Amino acid sequence: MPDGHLPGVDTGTDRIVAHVDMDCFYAACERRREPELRGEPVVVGMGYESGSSGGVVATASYEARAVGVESAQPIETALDRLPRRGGESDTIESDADSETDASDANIETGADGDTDAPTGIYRPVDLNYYESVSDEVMAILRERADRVRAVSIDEAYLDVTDRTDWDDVAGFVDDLRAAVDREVGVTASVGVAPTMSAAKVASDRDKPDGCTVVPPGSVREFFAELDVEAIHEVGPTTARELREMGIETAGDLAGADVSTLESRFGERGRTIWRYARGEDDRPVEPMGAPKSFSRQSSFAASTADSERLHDRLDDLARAVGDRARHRDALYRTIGVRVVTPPFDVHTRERSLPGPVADRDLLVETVHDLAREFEGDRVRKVGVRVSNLSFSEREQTALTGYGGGGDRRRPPQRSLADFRDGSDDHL
DNA sequence: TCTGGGGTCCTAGGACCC
DNA sequence: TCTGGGGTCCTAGGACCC
Repeated sequence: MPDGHLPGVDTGTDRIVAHVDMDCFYAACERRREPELRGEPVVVGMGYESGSSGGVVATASYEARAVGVESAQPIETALDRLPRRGGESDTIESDADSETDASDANIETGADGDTDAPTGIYRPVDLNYYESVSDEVMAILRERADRVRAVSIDEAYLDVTDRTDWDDVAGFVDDLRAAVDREVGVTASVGVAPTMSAAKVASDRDKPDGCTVVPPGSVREFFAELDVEAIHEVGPTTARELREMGIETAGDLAGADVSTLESRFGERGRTIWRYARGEDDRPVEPMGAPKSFSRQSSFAASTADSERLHDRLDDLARAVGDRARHRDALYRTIGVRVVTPPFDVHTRERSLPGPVADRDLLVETVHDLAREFEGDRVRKVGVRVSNLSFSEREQTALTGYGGGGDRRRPPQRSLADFRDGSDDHL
C-alpha cells in the first residue's frame, strides 16, 4: 500500500506531475523529415494546399512567429508578413545563409540574399505523419512514467512520483527531454508541479526546449502574478467577466470569494478558484474511449445553395460513418451543426432507439436534420455522432450478460485506437 | 482575429415517469 | 382537479482545450 492517502483529502502535494509539451510540434515534424528546414521560418497550414493562400496557420516555427505569424491566423495574412520562399511553389532554394540556430538571425540579415525581408517555408498539415512521430514520443514517455495521459498529439501529463523526487526531478526531466530529442528528433518543454493544472502552466514558462519546476508549497506564489487567463479552464469569456469583477491575476482569483465565483460561473467557479490556489487532486489517468466523432468543414464563401449544403453534408456524414466503423463504434445520437453568418452556431440532434452503425441511416438523418436550414446562408457545416458504444463488451452489458463478460473482455484497446485521428482524415 | 477542425464538459428547460 | 418532489433522458447552446 504505497498509495495510502485518502482521495480528495490531500491536494496533491505528495505527487510529482510533469506536463510535456512538444515545441511547435507540426513544424518540428516537418523539420525532422526535411532537415534543411532547420533554422528556417516554417509555417504549417491547415486547409492549406501547396502554393495556395487558403487555410489557417496550424503551427508556426519561432522564426515565423518573430515576424508576426501566429497560430489560427489566415494563411493569407501570414503570407503578407512572411512571403513564401521561391514565389508560388513550395520548393526550398539552397540558401547561402545556413543558419541552424533558432534565432532571429535570418530575420535580421534576410534569408533571401537579395532582399531584407525574410521568406518562409509553407507546408500543409500531414497528420498521419505527425501521429507516427507522436507515437514514438509517447512510447518514450511511457517508459519513464508510471501513468501517462496523452491529452493531444503533442501534449501529455506524466505521474513520476515513484520515479524520482523533488531534489532530482530537474535532472530526471533533462534526461527525458534529451531522450526525446535524441531518439525522435523533436524537442519538448516540460513543467513539473504537484498538480496537473500547475504543471500545465509551468510547461509554458520556459519554451522552447526548457523545464520549469514548481515545488510543493510554491504553487500559489508561482501563480500569483499571472494573468487569470493563464489558469486552466479560464478562456477569453471567463477572463473578461473576471476582469469586470476586478479579478485580474491568478493571485486575485485565489483570494476571491468562492461563493461569488460559484454563483457567477457555477461549478467551474469553484474549480478555477481551486486551480488558482494550487489545489487540484485530479489523478493522472489515461484518456478513456472517445465520446463522439465529428467532421466539419467551411465553405470558401457562405452559400444559400441547398444542393451544395446537402452535398457537403453527404461527404461529412460518410466520413464520420467510416471513422465510426474503423473504430468499431456504434452510435445512438446523430447531429448536425450549421453555422450561419455572422457566426451563429445551430445544432440539431436526434437520438435513435438503440445504437447502430448504419451509414445509410446516418446520411438520411443528417439530411433530415439539416432540412430546416435550406435556403439559409451557411458558412460551415458539421456532422457528429455521439452516445457511442464500443464492441461486444457494451452489448453484452446491454443484454444482461454483464456478469463475467466484463472481465473476459476488458477495455484492452491500444491507446492508438483511442487517440484522436489515428486513421482517416481528408 | 471577422473565425479552421476535432474534441470534452456543463447548464438549463422540457418531457415523462413514479 | 390541483398539486409535490425526485429522477432520468433528451435537446440546444455555450465555454474551453489543443
